[in-house]
Amino acid sequence: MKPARTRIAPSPTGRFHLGGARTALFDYLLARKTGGQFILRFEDTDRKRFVPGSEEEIIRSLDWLGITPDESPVHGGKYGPYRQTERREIYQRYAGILVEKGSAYPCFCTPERLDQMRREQEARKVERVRYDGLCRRLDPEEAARRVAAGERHVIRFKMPYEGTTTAHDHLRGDIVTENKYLDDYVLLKSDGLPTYHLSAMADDHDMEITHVIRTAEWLPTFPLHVQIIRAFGWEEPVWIHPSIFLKPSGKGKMSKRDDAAAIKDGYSIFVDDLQGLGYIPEGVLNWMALMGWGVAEDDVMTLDEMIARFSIDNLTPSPAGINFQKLDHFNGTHIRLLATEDLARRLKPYLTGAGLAVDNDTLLKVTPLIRERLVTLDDCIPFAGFFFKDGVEPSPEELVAKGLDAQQSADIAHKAYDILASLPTLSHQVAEPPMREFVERSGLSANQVFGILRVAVTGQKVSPPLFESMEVIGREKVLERLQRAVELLKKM
RNA sequence: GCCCCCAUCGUCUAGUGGACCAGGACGCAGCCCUUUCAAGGCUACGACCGGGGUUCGAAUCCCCGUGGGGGCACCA
Repeated sequence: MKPARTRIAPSPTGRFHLGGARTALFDYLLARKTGGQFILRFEDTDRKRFVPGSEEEIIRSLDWLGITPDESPVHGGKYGPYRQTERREIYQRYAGILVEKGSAYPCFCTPERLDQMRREQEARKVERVRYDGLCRRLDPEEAARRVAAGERHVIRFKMPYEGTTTAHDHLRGDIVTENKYLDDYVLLKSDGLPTYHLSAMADDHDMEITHVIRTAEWLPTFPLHVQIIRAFGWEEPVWIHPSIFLKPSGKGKMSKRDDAAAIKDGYSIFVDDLQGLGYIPEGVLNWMALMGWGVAEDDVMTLDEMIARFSIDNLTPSPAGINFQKLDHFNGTHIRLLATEDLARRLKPYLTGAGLAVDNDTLLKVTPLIRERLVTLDDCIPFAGFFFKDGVEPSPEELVAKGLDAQQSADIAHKAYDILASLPTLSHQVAEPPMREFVERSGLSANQVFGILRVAVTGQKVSPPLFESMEVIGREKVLERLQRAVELLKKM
């Protein structure tokens, strides 16, 4: 396959969400797969909706995911500028060409007139509300004069009133639309900036984009876009329209309200939130890729594996409901795949962020103990926080073993103390055998005995394996904590 | 209302006319392992939206319903 040039063309009007990220992923995979380029271009022609900071958020999110663009406003490239407001003259020139060719025309109708026109059509219950063609019927020379005189106007595309347009989507085949259901869409606004219809087609052409991957919300104007390209006489890219993401129930588009609910549960549809929630790029990427990309088996993949296996032929056209439980699964899976040093390095900020004093030696020893218990990175706080505290405060109630009372539990703790105190070190190889013997002799269950020790030493009922944990904590502290537990139990 | 798209287990999906009494993954349930919690292993449950065609044969092709989604801006 020839090197593909793909692009993601977000508008900086809000936060960067999963849908945009998945499109970016597919773009990235196709570009890498074919040895081409992945481009980021900002479609910022809607100045009214511009949100400061959103460009930065998009770039930050792509970086974090590890799918950094080859060309963009910040990374540069030979096809720039990559921000549409900086390409204003280009669109005006292209709009002029279309007018000259007779495929577009200036329109002087005011918003008020258009509004009134629509209301009348609605009242008449016309099949399709569309521009009535008032300015389309203007004499071109008169129109040109009015434009030259500086009269406020837009440029509209001259859509044929009859016939059909056939557009081809790689996933869906030919899509045939009757032109009468289309409209004389505005290409250039009265502020001189283009609408998406003009700017995206022009830029994709100028930037030599070979494959346009965009979501299915563009399908209704797909025939328009194809017509614009044909009016210019340009070559069409390969069009790929995956479906949008649905909310977890599979019913309805993912919305801000759903996101508010998701955040409460520790999830978010915004990529920039995911790191803070403990997700790793590998997990997020793997999860996103599988929504809209059909993989028969062996669905755990790193980015490199995805590149190796990716094909636009395996993309699916049906809508996908997002499933955060599956995100958790892939996140945990990829955490377990990480090398110890790598995982430790990623864990550290969460621990220090929780106010814990982390030293690297201890962290390196702790990491293998908690690795398969982590779903998200921030899970390390409840699982391993006690390793980095001077003392623990076990609740007396939790120190009491099931089926025993406080005095019996104190007795067990005391005997355990004596055994451990007699040992030269508390490496788990040294400490575990005598404790097992003790369990045998006591007639109690390992569960009961080790349960008391666990709470005494870690301060919690759930922890990494007991003897490995004691080894990391160290003989001195372990004995100290056991003694303290005996005291607490005796006071009950 | 009109137009467009989609349709396999609850969810993500494999399946491109016979290899399918439909495979995998998540979740769920049970069992094994086990000092807690996990991880891991095994097993179970679980779907071709409905109706017509085409064909010797249809999850796969066509039509009609139904359901779901998207779009109808000087937004993208």
